[in-house]
This record gives sequence, C-alpha cells and structure tokens, in this order.
Amino acid sequence: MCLEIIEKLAARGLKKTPQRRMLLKVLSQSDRHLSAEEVVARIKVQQPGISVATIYRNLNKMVEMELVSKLDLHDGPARYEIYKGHHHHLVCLGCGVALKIGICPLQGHIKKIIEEYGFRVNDHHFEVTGHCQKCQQEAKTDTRLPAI
Amino acid sequence: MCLEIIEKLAARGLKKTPQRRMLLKVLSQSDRHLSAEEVVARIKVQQPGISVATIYRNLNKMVEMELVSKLDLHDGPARYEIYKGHHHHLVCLGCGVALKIGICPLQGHIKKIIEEYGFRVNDHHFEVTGHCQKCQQEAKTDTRLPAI
DNA sequence: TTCTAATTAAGAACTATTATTATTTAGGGG
DNA sequence: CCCCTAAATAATAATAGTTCTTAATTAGAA
Repeated sequence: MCLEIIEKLAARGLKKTPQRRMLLKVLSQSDRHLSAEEVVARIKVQQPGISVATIYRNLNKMVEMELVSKLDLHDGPARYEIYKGHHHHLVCLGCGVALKIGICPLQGHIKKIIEEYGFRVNDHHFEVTGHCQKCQQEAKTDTRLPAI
Repeated sequence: MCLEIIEKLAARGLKKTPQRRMLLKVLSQSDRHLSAEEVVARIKVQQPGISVATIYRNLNKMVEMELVSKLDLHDGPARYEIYKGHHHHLVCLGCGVALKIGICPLQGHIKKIIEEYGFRVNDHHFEVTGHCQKCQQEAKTDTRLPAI
C-alpha cells in the first residue's frame, strides 16, 4: 500500500528516506485521521529520533502532491490521512470521527452560480460538524450526571 | 447602523463601552472583512490605548451573539464583518475580496444525504478560493515580469 | 567509492490567539 | 449626584500549532 506511494515520491525526484517510509506506513495503518503529533508518537516507538519538523515538512509536501489529504477544522491541530480521492466529511464533535460523504457541493447548481460570477475556482472546503448516530444514542442513554 | 447593534449588546446585559462602540463603528464603516489587527490599527487613530486582547475578546463575544461573522481560511488571521445573515464566500487569492454567494450547500440534496447518515448537524463551513473576474483580467494584461 | 544536493534533528522563532492580573469603569441603587 | 460592584479594560505573559534555521547526515547518481 505505502510501497506504491513511496514509489510515486521517487518518481517525482524525492528520496526514499526511512522517515518518509515510516510516515506513510503509520498513516496507512490507521483507520482514522491522525494529527502530526500522533504520527510522531507512533513513529517514535521504532525510531525515537524522529523530529516533528520532518513530519510537518513531509506532510505538507505529500498534501501538495495529493498523496495525503489534510482535514483542518481550526479547533485543534490539522489531521491527515492517505489520499483516497476527493471527498468531504461529517465530523463528530462527540467521538471525533470523520465520516466521508460521497458528494461535493462544487458539483451541480452551486457550480453554475459560481461560474455566473466569472470566478475561477482554485480550491474549496466543505466540512460539517455535529453528532454521529452513535454519539446521539449515547447522549440519550447516558446516566452520568452532567459535568456542570 | 452600529447604534442598533450596541443596543442589542445592552439588551443582553453587556456594557456599552467606548471600545465596543469603536469596534462596531470600524467594522460597519468597512466595505470588506477586517482582521483583528486591522480593527486595532483603525481604532488606534482615535483611541491609541486600545488593546488587541479587548478586540479579540469582543469579536468572539459578538460572533457568538451573531452580531459579527467570522471568516477563517487558515492562511493568515481570521477576518470579521458585521453579521448580515448566513452566507458563504468566494475568496479571491489575488485581491483578497470575499464575494458573498446567495446559496448554501446545506440546503437541497446534500442535506438529505446527511440526514440519511443519521447525523445531527451542528455547524458547517463552505468556502471557495480562486480568482475573481477582475484579477483574472489583470493577470492577462499584466506586462510586468514575473517576480521569480 | 565519491560526491553533492536533498534531507534530517534539534530547537529557536513565529503567528494568531487566549489567559492572567491589576486597574479602571459603566451604570444601577440609594 | 455619588457610591458601589460586577464587568470590562490594558498590558503583557503564555499558549498552540506550525515553520524556519543551521549544522550534520544521507540517498543515490556518477
């Protein structure tokens, strides 16, 4: 999985360093988005000398190359995952999960409206926050006292 | 204009301070979004002792109260304007202008899809970056050498 | 194997924002 | 009108997340 990606890096003239291998391995082994710090923590298990700057530098590079995608909600740190095509998220404020949705607002009639403005689109962000089904259930059945 | 808003503050138990008056005056006199620092700079002309912390504190409070709206693209600082209803923007990377668009992706069929997930929406963000008509024109007719 | 540009680790610096604290003030009650 | 007190302020320290700097290391081409 990350073997193909590391080859893409090489194909674009970047070196195959152990740090980059580990970064991709950690991301591809996770079932959810990870922050830069989380990536660092996981790499440190096997490679204690890893530096945060290296991770940030490479994450940025890989986002640029569309090998990694970045989810930034401006609350805590940005979170990253292996790029798996363009998509948007429903982000749960309870458990933090980012559910992919298979639809993009830049298709359909919003696109037309933007074109009517004569605007040339470069990029866009669409993220929805709220509560997933599971966290809504838990809130209902939660017998703990509120934390005041 | 800002007189009505300052009354809304008072109605909710907040004091009518000269700092708040100036903040609202500066925002309502601007024809575009302003960053906190820009607001401070403009207030300093008449009230040199103004503190950034005061501006941030009050901007947050007013955003909460839906008297001011915040646009945060996570490149530079967040930008603020007097609240004029819910809307989204086309943000020009050339001149920085934020064009309002009269449409929201949370209406229509995207809403249905989100409901199908059983997700309870709390908030959402939709911003489009690119180049406005004017900046596209200028790029075409620009005879300056590229800045290398 | 050698060479060199790319990459790294370490930590300083930076930016935008929030927290702290001592001082000041708005505005209600007497 | 003056006093009182909670609210608000100025000044500045602190914070979080990320980027920059620099000297040392390394991947991989020749």
